[in-house]
Amino acid sequence: MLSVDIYPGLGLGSPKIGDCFYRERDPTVHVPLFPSGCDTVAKTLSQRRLPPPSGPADAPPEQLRKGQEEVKMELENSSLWKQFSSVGTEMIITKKGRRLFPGLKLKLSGLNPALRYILLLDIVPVDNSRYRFQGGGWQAVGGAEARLPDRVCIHPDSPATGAHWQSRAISFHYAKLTNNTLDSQGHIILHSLHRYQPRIHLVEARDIMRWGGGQQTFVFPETQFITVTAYQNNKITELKINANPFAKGFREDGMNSKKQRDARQKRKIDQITDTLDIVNCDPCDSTEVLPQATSGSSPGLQTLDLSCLPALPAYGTEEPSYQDSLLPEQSLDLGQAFIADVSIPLSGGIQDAGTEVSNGLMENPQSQLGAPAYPSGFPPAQPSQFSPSYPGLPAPDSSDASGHAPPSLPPPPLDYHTTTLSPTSTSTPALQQTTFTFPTPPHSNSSSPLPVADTPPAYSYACDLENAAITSYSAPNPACDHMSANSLLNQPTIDPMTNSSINDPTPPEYAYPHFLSTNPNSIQALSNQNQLHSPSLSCSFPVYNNPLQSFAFPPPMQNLAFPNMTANPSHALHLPNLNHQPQPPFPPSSFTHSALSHPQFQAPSNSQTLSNASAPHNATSYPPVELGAIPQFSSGAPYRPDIVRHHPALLSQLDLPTAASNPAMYSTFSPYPHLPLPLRHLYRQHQHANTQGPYLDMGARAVY
DNA sequence: TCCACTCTCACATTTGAATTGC
DNA sequence: AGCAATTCAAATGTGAGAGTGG
Repeated sequence: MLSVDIYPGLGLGSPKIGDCFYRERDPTVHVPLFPSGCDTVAKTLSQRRLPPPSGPADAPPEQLRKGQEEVKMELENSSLWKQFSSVGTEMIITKKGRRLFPGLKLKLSGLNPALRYILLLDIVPVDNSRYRFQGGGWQAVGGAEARLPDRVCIHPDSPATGAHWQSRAISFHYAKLTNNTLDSQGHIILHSLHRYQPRIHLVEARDIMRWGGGQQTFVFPETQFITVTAYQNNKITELKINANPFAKGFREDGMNSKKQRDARQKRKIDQITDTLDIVNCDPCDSTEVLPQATSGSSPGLQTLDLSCLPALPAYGTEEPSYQDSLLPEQSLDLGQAFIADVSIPLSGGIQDAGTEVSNGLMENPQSQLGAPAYPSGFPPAQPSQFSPSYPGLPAPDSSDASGHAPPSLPPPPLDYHTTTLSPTSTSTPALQQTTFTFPTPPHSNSSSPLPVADTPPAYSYACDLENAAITSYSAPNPACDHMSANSLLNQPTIDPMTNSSINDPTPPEYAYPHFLSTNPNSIQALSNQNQLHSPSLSCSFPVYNNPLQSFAFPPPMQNLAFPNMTANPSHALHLPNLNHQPQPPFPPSSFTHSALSHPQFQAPSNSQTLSNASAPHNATSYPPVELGAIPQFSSGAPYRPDIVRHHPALLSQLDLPTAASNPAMYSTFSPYPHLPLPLRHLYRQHQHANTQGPYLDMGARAVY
């Protein structure tokens, strides 16, 4: 939300619908792709505070093409990723957070060395399915869990100059994945057994100060993975052990290899047996320490007294003494500043991945690196409400309006030829609630003083968003309000670079081992794309009645401050992505702004409906979400102070009467007293873990 | 109650940065 | 100041056991 204002170009969302801006060849020029209606916020901002965007209002595709050709991003360890992907990459997620392995190592080129850029990572669901490892392969077995608010991980070097980014490999190795929905560490929260796609976003840093900045999103399809809490596929385990230095001990020659472990265990058992033997002779006294001759048949031994024995450890367990030596877990330093939570409405938060990839695939032959096609260990991405045009997705079959796809879809291709960039210029303020995260980089050698040297010691961005936002919401472009998703779906996706269709139904030959398309939800999701009704494609923005929002930026990382986020109950929060509405594929390059759907801003409404009330609901597994459906938004739901701290826009929602909730969303949160705002702040100071059960388990730095 | 599936936690090991001592 | 040794935190996969739902 705020970030939409701060990061006007941070669409992170669909380049299809959401591309409101794109990069011009001249990086100093920011040209709104869809200048009028959808970007009323931008326009207002520009008028009020920010420099007006320069350049033509309706730049021809030629310019877009040129602009997009500038920046390139390569996945440096693409081959490793492909190895994993060919088996079916699994990523461990833990409560405390687990790093991505392989990590995302990127190489950027084509940046303006003098300009500053922000690099972000987010991870979005590929489809709407939950998976299970059965029969040696991954099967879609049901519908996905309710999508969690996105968290965006900002590279700690950000903002840094183009020269900085280009001078070294960029790594997001510090980014961690967690399944802890209450995570306070700023890790990226994912559901287990779901399939995800990392994305990298490049934003011009100075665009924080002005609307219309360029943003490009890069997706590498080989980095898709399925989250697990324990590895399912032995091949993946082997690959990880062999590739990850930290797992070196588990290699064949390692001290933690199976052989060694078995040997250790055997030794332990032997030791226990020996101990027992000794104890059988002298249970209480060490004959070594206290050698004494005792009466009895066994010299130096006393009568067996089992009560003197420590509890016999179970097979394979450690001695109690070892347990005692364990240190208590470190408490979390909640005061860390590395989490900068910005509630970002990201529309079409994930819908763009496929098109981007497709774009890159189809239009960038030189990016194919000559790599042969190889099979992915994944089942094909199920048609997703999130990513209807994700690579590998079968093109929406308009003929199948019944909502039932064949149970065994031929595995769509996932062409890893597109190992490189698929730059897309996106600026759509997406409506997926997103959190920005500044993870603590562990001595990142990329966190050099370089960005510091040519950047101020601290970045502070401020803009007057109050009236701007209101104005922009109150004056949507009617022409932008609604658009038939179906019409979009029925349009061939046009490669903006070539004006050729990138929805070429002829997929490269690809083998998808072990895939059984059995997920009715996926099928449903597929069918949803073909619904005749036309869900509104939202471009709405939340509004805060805050006169000033400051944004303190790293280096290396700072908190984002959101003072004076006074509630303005009159502005409903629109989070269409929480509806998981399918979004149409990337529109043709000739797609005009006027065709964009842009829901009207809903003035004060009791319904607090997150979705565009006027938008027809598609028959997905994600019904429209009302504020009350999400505990964070619900007055009856737990008050999460940090939500407020970091997502001040929610304040207003918290104080509003709660609409009927949708238990499907975040149903795990327990109720929380509805406190008046001031009390909430007080409560935030003193709330204590364990007082609210698992909800406050993490000591309270909720970051949604 | 049983069972299958999933998750959590403690564990042993490795790595690498930070600290200490010379 | 520079180097080597040590310390310590963080990372890894493993496997037992707990939790959950049918």
